[in-house]
Amino acid sequence: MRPQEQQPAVSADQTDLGEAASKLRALSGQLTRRLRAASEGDGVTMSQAAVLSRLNRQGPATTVELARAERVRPQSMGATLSALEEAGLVQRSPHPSDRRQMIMSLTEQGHRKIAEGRRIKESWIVQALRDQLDDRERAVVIEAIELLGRLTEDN
Amino acid sequence: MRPQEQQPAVSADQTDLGEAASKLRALSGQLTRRLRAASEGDGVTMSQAAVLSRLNRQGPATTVELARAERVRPQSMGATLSALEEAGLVQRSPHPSDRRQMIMSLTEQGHRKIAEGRRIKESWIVQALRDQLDDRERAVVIEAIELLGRLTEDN
DNA sequence: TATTGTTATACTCTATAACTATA
DNA sequence: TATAGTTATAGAGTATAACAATA
Repeated sequence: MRPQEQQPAVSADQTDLGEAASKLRALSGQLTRRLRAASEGDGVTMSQAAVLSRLNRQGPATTVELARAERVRPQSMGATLSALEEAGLVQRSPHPSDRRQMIMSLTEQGHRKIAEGRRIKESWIVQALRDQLDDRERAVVIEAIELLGRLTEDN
Repeated sequence: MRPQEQQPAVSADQTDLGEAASKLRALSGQLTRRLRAASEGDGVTMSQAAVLSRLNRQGPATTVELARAERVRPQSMGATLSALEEAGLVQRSPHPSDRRQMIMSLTEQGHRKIAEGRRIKESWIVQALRDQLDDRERAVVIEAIELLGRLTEDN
């Protein structure tokens, strides 16, 4: 916890951007490991959770659509979906007009898993955000998550 | 690009924190894939780059020290270090007083790889930060990277 | 021909378990 | 006994290549 610092954080010239990118890469690896460790034991991996969450947000979708949205190859998404199907969390139904395609959707159990995950997961980061940041810092982090999310969605 | 919004971003109550954590997890996966894709072809993986960067910042260190710092098991760090050694980017020297330990340090080639990486890598994220965010948003993201870095280092 | 999806194969990252050498 | 490191093995995530079915 720190005293409130109301000055503008940093001047964002080119050097800072390279520096920021470098730190972001390191941060990305650290976060991945910490979050994975925090959410292990709930039976779904992070990739699987991302797909469940997306199906929940956006409704049923095909393998190729999900692969594009998550920016992985259809083969990789196929593997993730197979695991989810085997776990009974998603189901595939035939596409009404195109027999090549399969529509993936959440099962009842999949919906329950998402609700459960909302409650249990990410406890490490929630506590860290609450206990180690002051109000202003928390607002900065929350907004940055939105902004970075926008950058990874666009292109 | 957006008009400047000077209002405080969000009030950070418990619900927001869970929401933020959930988004952060999704973001983490997306960033990992994007950054890996952006830096592939330079011959070092993200884990290897993290170790090179740390050795460059903090100087020579043992396997166990590096494992603790990066929050991986010594076995995992050992594998990363073996790959880096085989690539000629780090070297191991005996610890002066404890013959169990090995001191890892950057080779000349390792230093060059880091300098090269600074120039080439992360171009996607640098461009995105520069082109898709305004000054205030950039400052928010840069500060949040620092804050989140602090959270993953502590604990 | 192009698209959707699958199967086969391989590499990276990480983990656990069991071991050796040294302290 | 405890610590530093290695070897063996396994699972998740991802990729490329080759293929079948369908459009």
